[in-house]
Amino acid sequence: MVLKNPIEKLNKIFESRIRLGVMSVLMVNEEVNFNDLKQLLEVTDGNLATHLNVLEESGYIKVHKSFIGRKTNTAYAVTRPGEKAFKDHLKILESMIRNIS
Amino acid sequence: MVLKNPIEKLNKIFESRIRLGVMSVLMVNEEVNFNDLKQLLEVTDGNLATHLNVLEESGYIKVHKSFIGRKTNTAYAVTRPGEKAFKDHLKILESMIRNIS
DNA sequence: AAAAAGCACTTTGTAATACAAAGTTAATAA
DNA sequence: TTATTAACTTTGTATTACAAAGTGCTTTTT
Repeated sequence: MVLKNPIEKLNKIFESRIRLGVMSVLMVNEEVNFNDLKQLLEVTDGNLATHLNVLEESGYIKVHKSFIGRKTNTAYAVTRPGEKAFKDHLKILESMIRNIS
Repeated sequence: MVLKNPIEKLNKIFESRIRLGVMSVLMVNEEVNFNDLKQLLEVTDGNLATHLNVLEESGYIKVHKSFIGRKTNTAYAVTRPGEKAFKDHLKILESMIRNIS
């Protein structure tokens, strides 16, 4: 058997269901704010915050704080490296899928 | 925003990189033995054993112990429910990918 | 025949991760 | 003024991942 390790290239950051969800939402929406993400993914705010932190610290998303009127709004968006990393990850998954079906 | 939660249907069992790897290997090979899996996925034997246990206990793979000569051989294969569960999981991933690209 | 090595684990221990819940601060609505 | 919302941080617990060592049996090497 001389197959290659099929998992070595999968990005550990995207192993988490929640972070995968965040990325997939942010890939199709320019900007999404904290609360919308929270309701969309059905997670507690503390939990979401920590996952967002992981994504931010790895440079895959960026935060954009602004005011809507005098109220603060926190919106998240993917960065260029985040887009690349996520697409790369999906490519690996895709090739696994293609192998199988 | 009335999008659906994109992650609720993802199978928790397949969140692990290693279990994902095991499944993807077993989907394209009738049977793979312990040692081949271990070398293919580059994991320690203890770690592999526990992940295989999780997959077996959830009914997604089955074990086939036999003798090659007088030496024991432990081979793993996907079960029918395992095949279905994995394909379902991949379908969700696929739809996420399709949404994005 | 004795020693070393391989297979397929189990056990043990540690470190990382996930998560909920409660607390926080500042603003806004009732 | 009280209550509520947003977006967190902190705290604590439970789960998970993983490596490493130990086990019992077999095979290979010397």
